[in-house]
Amino acid sequence: MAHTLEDIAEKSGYSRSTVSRVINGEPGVSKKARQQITKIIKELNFHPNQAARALATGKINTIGLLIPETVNFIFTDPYFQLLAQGISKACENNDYALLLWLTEPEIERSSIKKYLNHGIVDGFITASINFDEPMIDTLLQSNLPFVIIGRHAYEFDLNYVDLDNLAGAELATQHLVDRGYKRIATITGPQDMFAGEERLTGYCNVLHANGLVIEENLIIEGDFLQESGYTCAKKLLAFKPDAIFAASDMMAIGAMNAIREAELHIPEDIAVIGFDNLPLTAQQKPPLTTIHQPIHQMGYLAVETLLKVMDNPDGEVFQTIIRPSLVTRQST
Amino acid sequence: MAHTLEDIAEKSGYSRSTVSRVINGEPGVSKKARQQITKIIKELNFHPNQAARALATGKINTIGLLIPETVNFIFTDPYFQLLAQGISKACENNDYALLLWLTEPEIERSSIKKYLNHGIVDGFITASINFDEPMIDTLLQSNLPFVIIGRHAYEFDLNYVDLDNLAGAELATQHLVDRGYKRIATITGPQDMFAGEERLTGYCNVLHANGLVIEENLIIEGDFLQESGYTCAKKLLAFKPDAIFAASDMMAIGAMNAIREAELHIPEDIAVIGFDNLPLTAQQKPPLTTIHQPIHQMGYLAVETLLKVMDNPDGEVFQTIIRPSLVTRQST
DNA sequence: ATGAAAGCGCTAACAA
DNA sequence: TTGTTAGCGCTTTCAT
Repeated sequence: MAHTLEDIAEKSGYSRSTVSRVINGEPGVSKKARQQITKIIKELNFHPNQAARALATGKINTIGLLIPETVNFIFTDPYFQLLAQGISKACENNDYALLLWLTEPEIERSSIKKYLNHGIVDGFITASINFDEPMIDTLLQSNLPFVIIGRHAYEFDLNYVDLDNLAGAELATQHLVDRGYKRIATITGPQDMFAGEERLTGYCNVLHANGLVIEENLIIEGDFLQESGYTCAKKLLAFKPDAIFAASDMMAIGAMNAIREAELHIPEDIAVIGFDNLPLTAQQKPPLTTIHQPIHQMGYLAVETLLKVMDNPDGEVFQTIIRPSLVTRQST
Repeated sequence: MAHTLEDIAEKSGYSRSTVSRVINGEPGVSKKARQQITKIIKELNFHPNQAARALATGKINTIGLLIPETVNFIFTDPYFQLLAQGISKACENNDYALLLWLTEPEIERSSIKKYLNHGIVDGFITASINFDEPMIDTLLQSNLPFVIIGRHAYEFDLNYVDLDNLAGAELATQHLVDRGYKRIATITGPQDMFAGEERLTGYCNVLHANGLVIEENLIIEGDFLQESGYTCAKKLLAFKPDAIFAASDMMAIGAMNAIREAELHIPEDIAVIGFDNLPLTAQQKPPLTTIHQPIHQMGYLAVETLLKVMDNPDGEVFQTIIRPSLVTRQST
């Protein structure tokens, strides 16, 4: 077995308590004691047993990351990895461990419940796309603090970190308007998702504000994935748009494929703008103009928010909405 | 706070030990006691405190997943998610929690070391692409049992789960030969990676066995990513291959883009075969023939292997090599 | 500034 | 079949 506090105490000639104080950086320890003990800890490469610590303090220093794996999404979109990176980094910096929960949608509730009540995390973050209300109820019942990445339509007072999708969509559409495009089409996200809805609203707002007609034919609903961008764009082409705002980069990439297949040129014949600023966008031909969503940062922020929530048992609610920005590239 | 064993003991009129036995499904408890206690546990939705349990048993029922995030790779390839899914599923089925460690390559050692010695996992799985030997030494020094997904060139007696890359490449190349292609090119993986090396060897083996010339011009080294498939294919086209074996699906997809850009048809002008059988392959136009690597299953297997290792302290080494299979689609 | 001792919630001998 | 008891390795009062 590994060393224990007792070992360190013995070797240093001090008591367990003093060693504990040193490890936790508590005051009330003589400089000499601190030095000696620190030295021995280093030498023996000692690390306190987390289980014992957790038992004594009631805190386990671990947060959970709950991802209902809606298969297609997770598999095709780099979104999750960026998020995971940000979250992981934040955990590392705050000395928290990160527990990964990938749950299948079907058995969602039971499986989650089990974990939630096991007391193996101090709180959790969830990045789900298609919550239903019972699902949120389940989460609330756990009595664990949690933070949601990406809002939903529900009007609960939940902790969340989210992007300003409305502003992003407006940015994108306004950019197209400013460039002089007149027949601006959009491939939307699913209209039962908050982000999908808001991005469409932003598009409409801007057309309206600029006195452009909102033409039904130029609005078509996708599902955020590449394939749907391709098929939607094929349909749109019949109505001769001069620009397409795709509500996700993956759909924009799909749309670009369709446009190229139709032997049209980007942006001369049709401009394309995406949303998310995935690393892939820069590699497109031509590189894709898009709206920057700082996914990594949102992950990081979610952890920091959760930590705040955890030492704020007075029930304060933390909601952060991040502003996106425009990344101009050669597709517009 | 949540309930404790003691609470259940009190309410049921039995002792802590008996309740503990019931919870752990141990024998030697009367039917009546078991029923009563089970009922109360359900009613109170009691779950034993994991920290206490871990402290008492010395086992924490958690395994770590160590992923050195070589940024480009992780971000572009669905490989990791498939793997994570398989691993997560296996953990769930075996009542283990899964700790996620994404470590930056640079700070690899120190960061890992900290985690490794914290005693917060019973063992870990690592899916790294570019290990160096010092890295492996670090892992070994932790004294934690671990399983590697994907072998490396080192001749250690390590536990691993890997694909038979050689057989896969042979399958792919032979398929092209069987279809009558004569000028078969290959876009290889990085030659400093074991998988990259083996997949090239398999290609050469088959050409050789079929009396075909191995032409330098038809072999070009990529890095498994889509972009490199594209650029490599562009170069290859000058040498008029009638088929291309790409050592990864992502490269195959890149190659297909290059071929289409050259206004050539797949497979009439050039056939393409990939490797991995990512979900994406089926959606290509035309759908991509490829070698099936059961990534999900490998993840699952890795966990099972790790569990075996963990209750086999006699140092038995477990090495599993999985056979790939051919998935024929319209690109060949 | 330091130490003694109790206790966190559980498991696992050992007794009964 | 059941209960008693002694830890697991740490934190945290409370003395000193």
